[in-house]
Amino acid sequence: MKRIAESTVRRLSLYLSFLEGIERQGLKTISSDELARLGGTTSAQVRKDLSLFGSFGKRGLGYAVPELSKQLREILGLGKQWRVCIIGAGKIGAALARYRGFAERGFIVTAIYDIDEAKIGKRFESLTVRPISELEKDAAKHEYDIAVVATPAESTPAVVKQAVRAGIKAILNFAPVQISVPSDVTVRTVNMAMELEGLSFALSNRAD
Amino acid sequence: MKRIAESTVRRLSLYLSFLEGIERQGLKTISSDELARLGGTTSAQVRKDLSLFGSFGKRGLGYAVPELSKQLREILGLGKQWRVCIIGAGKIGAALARYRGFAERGFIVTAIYDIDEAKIGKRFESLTVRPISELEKDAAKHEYDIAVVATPAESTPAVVKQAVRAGIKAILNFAPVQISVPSDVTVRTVNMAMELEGLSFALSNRAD
DNA sequence: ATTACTTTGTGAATTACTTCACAAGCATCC
DNA sequence: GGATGCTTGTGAAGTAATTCACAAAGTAAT
Repeated sequence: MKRIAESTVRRLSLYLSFLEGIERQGLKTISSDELARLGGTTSAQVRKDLSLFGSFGKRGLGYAVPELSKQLREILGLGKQWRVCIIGAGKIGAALARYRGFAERGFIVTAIYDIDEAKIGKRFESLTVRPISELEKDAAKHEYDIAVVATPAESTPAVVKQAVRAGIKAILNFAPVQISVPSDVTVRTVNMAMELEGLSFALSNRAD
Repeated sequence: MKRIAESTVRRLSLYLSFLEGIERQGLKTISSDELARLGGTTSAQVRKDLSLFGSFGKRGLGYAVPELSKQLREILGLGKQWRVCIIGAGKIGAALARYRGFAERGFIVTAIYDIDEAKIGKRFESLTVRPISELEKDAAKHEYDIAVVATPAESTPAVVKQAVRAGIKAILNFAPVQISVPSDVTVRTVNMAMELEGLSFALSNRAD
């Protein structure tokens, strides 16, 4: 299958969230045009995005909501259960350990790690903070799919290296640094400073 | 000046963060090639990004680190102080109210709002939660530049409408929904579910 | 002052992404 | 069952973003 752009995947996520809302309202079908309006895009874009994976619509009618919803979940690999570990038990890590949204979407948080002696043994919900040195050994047993990295800038490169060595193929990065990984590992970075700077840029360059 | 792509702005942010690190290490100059390596891009990309705003380098030498750093801060509109209000005093809103990173970068958090009677009057750091109904009146006095929206999905559209009516031109959206605003308002959305789904997609479609 | 070497800045070429536009399919009505 | 109306799926066209490739400008060494 040919390469799918990240922007496409983001839109698929978005469509799915709309479909779930619409499904709850009990509507049975939806057109590419309505989906486009919800997502701030064009109907052609919606159809092209979906057509990369198959033809799910009926001409003249649109898309059956539960059907398309199911297909998108399938495409996005939801439905599978992914095993997640959190690395870094600071403020963000702790907040994530308490976050309900993971389990709701089939992401099972299995462990939380830190380097800091003082934090090891602390409990967050049902998880006890473990030393990062155990990561690789644990991974051999537990087969983590995703590492959520929430460490300070300095320790991040080393932590990422360990995660990669442990065979983890997807990283959600909250550390305020760029991370480098082999090409078979996927990274998504969430960086407050970068988002704020983007807004600052937009504000500074309005109307010229 | 011509339209700058969001991807370009993201890279500028990234370059700036590298330069700040390099400045601390005391290095005086850097080449587009080194910046590219740090940022996981190409030297041509770096040069093109910068050339959109001027010519900051010296042929044969590279870029003077403090100089380029200063220019990027200028381009990104840092240095100005931006006035920020947080809307939504739930978990995320509360965490953001305590977050030090805003002030460090010149973003002054001035107020936090909520609809919920029970939350109004609560204190986070130096801020007291105010009723959202006061937003517009406050904005007339305080001239907010940025609203950070951290509300549940249902209440978000109404809240965003109020923020727009209050004259706010930039929104950082943590609510798990798409928000629609007039074209002179800039929005950046941070959505955990969407990031996780992106990783799930990548994991599901490896090696084909 | 000439030569050798480095690295920028930028048009041109390429690649990626989006939008257009329309034939084909399906439902409904008369 | 033919005509009408609607909406998909998709090549082709159009934009946008990235990479190539090289002249121009600088440094350093002799």
